[in-house]
Amino acid sequence: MPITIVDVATRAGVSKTTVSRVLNGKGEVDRRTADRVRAVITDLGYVPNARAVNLARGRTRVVGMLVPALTWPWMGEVLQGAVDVVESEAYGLLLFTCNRGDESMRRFASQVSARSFDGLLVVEPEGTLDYITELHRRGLPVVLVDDRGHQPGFPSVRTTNEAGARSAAAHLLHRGRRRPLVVTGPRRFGCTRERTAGFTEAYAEAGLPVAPDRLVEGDFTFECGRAAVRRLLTDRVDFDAVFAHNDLSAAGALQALRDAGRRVPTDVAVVGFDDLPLAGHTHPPLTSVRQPLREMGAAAARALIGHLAGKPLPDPPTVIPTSLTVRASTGAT
Amino acid sequence: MPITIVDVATRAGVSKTTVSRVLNGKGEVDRRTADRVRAVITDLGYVPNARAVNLARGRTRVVGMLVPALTWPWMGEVLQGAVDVVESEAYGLLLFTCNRGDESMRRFASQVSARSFDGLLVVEPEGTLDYITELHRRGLPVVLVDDRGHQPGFPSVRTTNEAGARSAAAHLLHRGRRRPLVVTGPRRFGCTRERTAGFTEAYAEAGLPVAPDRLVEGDFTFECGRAAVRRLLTDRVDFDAVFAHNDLSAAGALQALRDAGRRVPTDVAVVGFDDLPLAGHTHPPLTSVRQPLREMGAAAARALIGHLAGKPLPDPPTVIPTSLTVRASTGAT
DNA sequence: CTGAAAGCGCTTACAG
DNA sequence: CTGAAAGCGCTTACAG
Repeated sequence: MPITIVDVATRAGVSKTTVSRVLNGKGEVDRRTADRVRAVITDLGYVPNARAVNLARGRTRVVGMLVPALTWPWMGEVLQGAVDVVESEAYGLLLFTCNRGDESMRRFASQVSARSFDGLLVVEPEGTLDYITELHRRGLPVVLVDDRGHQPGFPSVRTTNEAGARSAAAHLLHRGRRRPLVVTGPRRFGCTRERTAGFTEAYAEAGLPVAPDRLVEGDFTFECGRAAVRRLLTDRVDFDAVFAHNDLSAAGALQALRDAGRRVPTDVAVVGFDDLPLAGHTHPPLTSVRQPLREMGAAAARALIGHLAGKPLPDPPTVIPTSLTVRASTGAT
Repeated sequence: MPITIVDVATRAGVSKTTVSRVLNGKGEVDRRTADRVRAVITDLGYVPNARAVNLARGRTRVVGMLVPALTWPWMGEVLQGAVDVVESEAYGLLLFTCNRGDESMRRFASQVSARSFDGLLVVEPEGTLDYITELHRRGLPVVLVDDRGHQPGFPSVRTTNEAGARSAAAHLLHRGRRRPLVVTGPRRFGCTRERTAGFTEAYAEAGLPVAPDRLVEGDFTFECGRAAVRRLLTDRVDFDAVFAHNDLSAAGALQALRDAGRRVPTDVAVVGFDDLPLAGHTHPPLTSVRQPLREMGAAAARALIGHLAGKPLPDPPTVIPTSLTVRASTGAT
């Protein structure tokens, strides 16, 4: 039913080869022949079958993308950045998650083996780095959007976790805050260590080392931020600022402060990390270190597709800097 | 380099046909032959090339999914529901957005023509319903996740906007709220009309018709909720409840109430719609009509894949009911 | 139970 | 400038 290259060839009175040539602009074709073929193509509304083209060419013009879950608040930004680039390069994006655990990874692995895509974009599902590394070693082009500070042995795109945390510290110091509380992410993540290091070093350099009991390990949830602040208030630990490793836990901190009757930012200034839309809607709006999520997704896609087109991959990780978005939670007017 | 069916056939001393048969479990094959072939397959780690299989079979085993944008707060849930089903059925999901406008739609259209996927899941980008309808008319299997109350001329999955709004009204009435304010979505959306109808009818039936000046058209943003409440307070309109057509505008309403010194829920009870994670993190936590977003995505994927497997599509839209999540903004303890 | 051959819809040397 | 033929890696009648 759908029309094929044979239909076009027959109607135009030429061979498939010639049709293919005008389709791909390869080789010399007589002007008049080419015009005739083109006329038939538009006339019939012919579009080459992607599967057939790809089989013949030995590639799919599809990139796979593997992410841990689609419901995380910042995943949409990364995805959108990647999709925008993939689309504009006329590639397709095949999406995988490992939401269903091992079963998901098995399905994913089978698609890898079946060569369903030419290259892979990945926001690493926890615990799969070795597997991804192996895929890369076996020849699958891979670019990682490194949200965890892994710095893996293959191309990746990351942000300046350390410098971002430093900028938060500098901002709080500038506002005269001398006793910050830090609510971190899980300690096993590189990004947590980087953000902690950047922040504490900046304070130490200002002659105000952050005592260990002011570093509370969290897990990036609203609840962990709330619980940490509540507990330290109960313990009568004195602090005039909170630096949370993401916006969600910062929002939790804001709530605990409000519940305890502390004024933000007068009594306690609060800074988050990510700068998601929610940062603009907290009460008061949250100062936050902006992660360039969409840009990271886009940069990873660009690097991968460039590589598929023959360009070398950047060897050191691509680094896209954070920036500080100042809002009322640290005293912006 | 990658090994093919020919490698397996040669090594096992049989024809490609036989290998194909044991691969697909079709036709009779001698036990011992089959075992030998299977041994070679695992030995070589052979996996059939998906493109080749699909070309030979005339289908892709991929479904396309078109969404307006990936950064909307509820899109991740719909996507996750769809991806879970698609993966478990061993299909692939090719993702498209129209984030880049006409150019995006052109790219998408070319993938449709190139038969890059067997069927389409769509959360309709505004203004593309006619185009999608045309695709469906031309024979592309399509299932719509109908978030706008379109009730289109092809299979779709929707929720109970009207009943959901009614449940919000019933809940507020039960709490003794007699003068509600409604912050709606854009009037051109069917879902806005349905939610408005359900809510106002329930109040009218209770002998408390909602006056037109208490129906404020919004646009689903935080700001519209805030602005609406602020303006009505300035105008000294008297109200003891707010029903917002989504959680974001409800959060904006909460903020305006707090800024004006109104207590929630004592002075004003607030109900949102969607029941996104943010509803649990507002101050106070927000009572909300839960949209079964993930279930909607999953149901749409199930219907589509079932159809591709030969099952008939459900003719009337699949309807997945809302439910009411009660939190402190209406007085839960 | 098994295989040779044609076919899926293209591309690409190779020959003219 | 153009075409016949082989090939991409499978599946599927058809024949035995």
